[in-house]
Amino acid sequence: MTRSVREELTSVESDEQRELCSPAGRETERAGAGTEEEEEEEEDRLHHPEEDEEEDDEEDEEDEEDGENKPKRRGPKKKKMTKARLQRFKIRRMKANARERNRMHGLNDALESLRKVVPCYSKTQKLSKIETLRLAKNYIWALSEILRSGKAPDLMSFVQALCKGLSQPTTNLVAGCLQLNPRTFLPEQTPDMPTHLPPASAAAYPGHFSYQSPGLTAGLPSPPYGTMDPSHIFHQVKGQPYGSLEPFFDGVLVSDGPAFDPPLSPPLSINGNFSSFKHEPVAGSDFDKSFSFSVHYGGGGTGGHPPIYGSGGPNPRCGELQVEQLMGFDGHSHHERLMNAQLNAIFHDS
DNA sequence: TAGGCCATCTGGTCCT
DNA sequence: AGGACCAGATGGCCTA
Repeated sequence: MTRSVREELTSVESDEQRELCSPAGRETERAGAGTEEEEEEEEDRLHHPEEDEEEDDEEDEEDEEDGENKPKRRGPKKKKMTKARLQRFKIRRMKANARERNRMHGLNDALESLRKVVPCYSKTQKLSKIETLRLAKNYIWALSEILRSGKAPDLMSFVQALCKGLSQPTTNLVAGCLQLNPRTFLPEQTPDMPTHLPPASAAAYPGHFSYQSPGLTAGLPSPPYGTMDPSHIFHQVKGQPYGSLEPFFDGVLVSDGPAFDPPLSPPLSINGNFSSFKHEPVAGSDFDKSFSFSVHYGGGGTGGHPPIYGSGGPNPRCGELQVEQLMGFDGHSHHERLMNAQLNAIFHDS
């Protein structure tokens, strides 16, 4: 767009911006404005039917004159903005703007539904777009890895997988949402703590993980997107297994390259709200440090809908997926429910 | 006040 | 030609 056109449009744009202040009234206002403009344009054409042609002729003459003195301009001729053309342009632009707005709203709606199916959904403290996408990617990968291996990962591994590449605030949020309560979680972990937690992180308990990003320590801008080393949350000792997510951490911790490009399986809508619960300890079993899936919709770990399963106690039904309870929930397909059931079966059969 | 996040506008490109 | 998609620019809002 030429500068002159932009300047001419400025006044119109500011009017448009004012109209757009109320999202609800956007479409109607826009439609109304468009109609008015079209009428105006039509009127203009009726009153000056020859205007466009005249202007074009003038322009051609100008071009010829220019051609004598200056090198010919390449590309399409720049046509003068007659009043009618300007009006048409404005209408086209406004239509395009409205379409673009709608498109972005659709995109945001989709992102919002994604927020609701990853851990840590909260209406009050929304994850940013980028964090939502990163968390979703990690979540999908972690769950698919569980399905692939058929083994329950230890909680640490799972949280690490979820938090990979997330900023510190989001990492804290995820940890909090996963209900990592040290009082119920750490006692079982105590013997392992020295190998899992660096002193700083151990001191940071209870509450949230204290994650110092490599980017921050290096004086780089926060957040440390894509550069997080999980060992900043939990110290990984060589040879220490990561449970079923071990392949994930093999890639993350050993490889120097961008190792996180796992194959993706169909997304699961289950929210992995990992409430640590007392389980009959089985020597050598992954379940020593295991957890139950509690399914929550919309409310997340920070409130809202109560989890279907209690978060603790040797409740015989704890961790058992009550599929019938899910049936009434709209927005989640039969396939997803099957996956949920599968997932829980894995956790209780392994 | 700087930086992060977001919504919107805009022009370019590709596709139908 | 018109719509979808994309990326850059811009300005507003919020928070540390």
